[in-house]
Parts: sequence; C-alpha cells; structure tokens
Amino acid sequence: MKFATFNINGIKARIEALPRWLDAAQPDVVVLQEIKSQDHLFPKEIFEDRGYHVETHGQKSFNGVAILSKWPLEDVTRGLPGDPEDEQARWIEATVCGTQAIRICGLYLPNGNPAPGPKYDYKLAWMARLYDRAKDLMEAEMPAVMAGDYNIIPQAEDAASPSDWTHDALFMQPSRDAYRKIVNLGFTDAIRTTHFGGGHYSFWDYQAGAWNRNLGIRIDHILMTPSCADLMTNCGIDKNVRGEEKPSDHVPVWAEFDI
DNA sequence: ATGCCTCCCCGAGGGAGA
Repeated sequence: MKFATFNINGIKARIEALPRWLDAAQPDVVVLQEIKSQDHLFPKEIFEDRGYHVETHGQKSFNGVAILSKWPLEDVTRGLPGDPEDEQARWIEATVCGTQAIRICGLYLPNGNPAPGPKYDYKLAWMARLYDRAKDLMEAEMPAVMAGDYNIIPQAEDAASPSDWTHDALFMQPSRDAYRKIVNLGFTDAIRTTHFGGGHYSFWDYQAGAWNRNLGIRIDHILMTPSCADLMTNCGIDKNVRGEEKPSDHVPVWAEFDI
C-alpha cells in the first residue's frame, strides 16, 4: 500500500495539480490538508472517478482535512478529541481495510504564529490533545499512522536556514518539546529511517524565491507506531511537484507498507 | 520585514498562512 500526505493549500486552486500528481504517483491512500472547502462543496467525483473512496472534514475558507482511499474505509471519525468547543477542522481518521487493517490519521496542526499569543496557546493546547490521542493509538492493537502538516521543524537540519526560525512557532523550543514528547511515545518518523542529514524539505514559501533558492523546511511528517513501522518498505518526498505549474507550497510525502 | 506570494472570502481589500 502506497500512502501519502499532501497539504494542497485549497482544493479549488489545486483542481488540476492534485489529479496530475495522483495519476503520476498512484498512491492507494492519501491524507489531504488545507482543503479550504465545506464538505458538500468538495469535488468528490474527480477522485471517485479514479477509484478513491473520499471522506472529508471541512469548513468554509480555512483548514479542512480529507482522506482518499482505493480501499474501503471504516470507522471514520472527525475532529481531534479533547475539546468539544474546538470548531477548526484539523483531524480525521479511519481504518483502511486491506489485507491487514491499519488506522490512518490525517492532521493539520495549528501554525501558532504569532508567538507568544493566543494562536500559540491554541497550538500547544492542540498538541497536548494530540499527545493523548497518540498515546491511545500506541496502546491499541492495530498498526497506526499519524500523518500530515505538523507545522513543526523537528531539528535544525530540517530547515535550510534554521536561524530564520528561532522565534517562529514552527521551531520554538516549546513546540519542538511537545512534538518530541509525542514521538517519544514510540513513533517512527518515516522519512528519517532512510533520509539523513539536511536538504529534505516538504515546504517552500511562495515568497522571496524560496523554491529557487531551496530555502525549504521539513514540516510534513509520517509518524508510525512500531507495528506500522515494521510494515514500511520505502518512503520519499515528491519534491518535483513544487516546480510544476500552479503548485501548492507543500509537496507530498509518502511511505509504502507491506499490506 | 506587522511580509517579498498565494489562498480564501467574493467582486474590495483584509485575514491567514509559515
């Protein structure tokens, strides 16, 4: 099974680029972030015509996550547990029913800027709730993956110019500590099993020629429970997508599982 | 750089992103 995560920065703006990448990369399961669409306006047919089941958790204008899967999806849930008053659409999960069941969680973690401030407080509170969900997934029997736009630069080597990010919510110490605490429950970062050192980025800003100057950061991550990591056979970053016509500012990150 | 683009709302120009 080929699995991928992709922050598309608006389904309307990516109505050509997303199918183009799907047709080229042929993933079986994809979690999408920033669909920026309400559920009833999401163009499901484009993906159903390609053999995908489509589950969305959207809202108007902002955020929004989705799962595309060529295999049936069961037990779909929407919204990260822990705060019934949180109305931002940033979490969806489902069980992919293939030769072996695997729990797939798609997430769009809050950006948190400017920091400090209420948006940063929301980021850290959301990460505390993510920790609780991650702990439950780790203790469950089913292999599980939590993937998406974490809005976290885990290490200095994950930024082309780390000093630019010292006071940014993506790289500030409390952000990295909260992320590390989740990883330390026992998760494996897919990309770091095979890609070492610097230069492996998943986001390049639209501004100031960041792509042409390769001023990227790695903020889209695939975290796997141990039983899921045992099934991983290959992974990568589809960097070339950033240089194509009308791209998102993020690129797909993918992993293959022996399922 | 309280922002060099781009996206969304819609039909101007402001909020949000990272």
